[in-house]
Amino acid sequence: MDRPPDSADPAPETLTELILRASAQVSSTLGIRLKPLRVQVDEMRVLHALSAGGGMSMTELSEALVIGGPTLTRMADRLVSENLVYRAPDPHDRRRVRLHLTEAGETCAAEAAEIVADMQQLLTARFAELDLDDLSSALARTASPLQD
Amino acid sequence: MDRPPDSADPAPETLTELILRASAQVSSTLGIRLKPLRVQVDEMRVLHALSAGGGMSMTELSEALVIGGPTLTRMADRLVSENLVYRAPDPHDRRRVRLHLTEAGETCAAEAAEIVADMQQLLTARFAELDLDDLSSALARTASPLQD
DNA sequence: AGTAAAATATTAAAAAGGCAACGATTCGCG
DNA sequence: CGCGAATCGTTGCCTTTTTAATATTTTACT
Repeated sequence: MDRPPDSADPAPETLTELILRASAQVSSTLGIRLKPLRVQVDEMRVLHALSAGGGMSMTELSEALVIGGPTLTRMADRLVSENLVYRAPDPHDRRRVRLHLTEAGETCAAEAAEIVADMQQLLTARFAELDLDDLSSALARTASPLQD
Repeated sequence: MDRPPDSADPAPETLTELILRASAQVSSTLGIRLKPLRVQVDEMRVLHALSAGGGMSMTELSEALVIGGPTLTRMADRLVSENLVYRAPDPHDRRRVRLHLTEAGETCAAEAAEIVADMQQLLTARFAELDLDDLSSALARTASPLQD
């Protein structure tokens, strides 16, 4: 009688912990499924961001994906060496470099998108009792800079 | 007239991307705020998990926090060297090692908990239009192994 | 125009993480 | 009991990320 088996949780979890754990789980599962494509999770995110077209600068990617600058540079190095993206100078600002998908990159992004679509189904099932639009906008707000 | 400024988003974001981004943002912000305590985000998570009392084995921590085994071993090394946790043998299973908070560890966990509580306020504000209980249980489901 | 300050991307060095393999212990089943 | 399989934690090795510093270009202000 100490603990009813499935009722009140012993420790109330913080949203912080839940978000971090959910993210780790998603990342882990996704990593396994992306392995056949020889692409890592963050690499897939870069490819997806670039798939909108037009290319993006490093800082744009850095802010959009919340990934550090040097990390992106190295990641771009790898993606370039695998011929999935290429660097192009920005005509309006010679400091900037714009990243674009190659054809192989577009193919890879499309294949990765299918895996993400599967994950979407899996996730929507878990969030069944919530309004997905509300959830998405709340997550988007959380994904934007948190104060400071 | 090409684009209304603040209405429909140009690309519908997947939950996968939103969760990963939200998590990165939370982690980044939290990391900055934890810096004065000289503790990293995942270290704080370990301290918090241990603060329930009784100690936890490495595999328990690994599964609860979705952190790899070797990573936890090294993290435990660091925390031990900073005198925040100590290792104790499990009397019932000599393979196991149970991690416990030291007094300094409890103090640190308590201070970190305040920072996390601030973050909780910040997050609940962003999730205002959602039922927090529903959200929490959905995130908890997402945080548990996703198929396979 | 000229120059200080900011922005952009990169590099180098250090820290951290992940995979494979390994000893040690326990479990399961004949 | 005994022996093979599974579990637990750790270590070595390599990849990746982070932090600090740098070169280059643009912006802003005088």
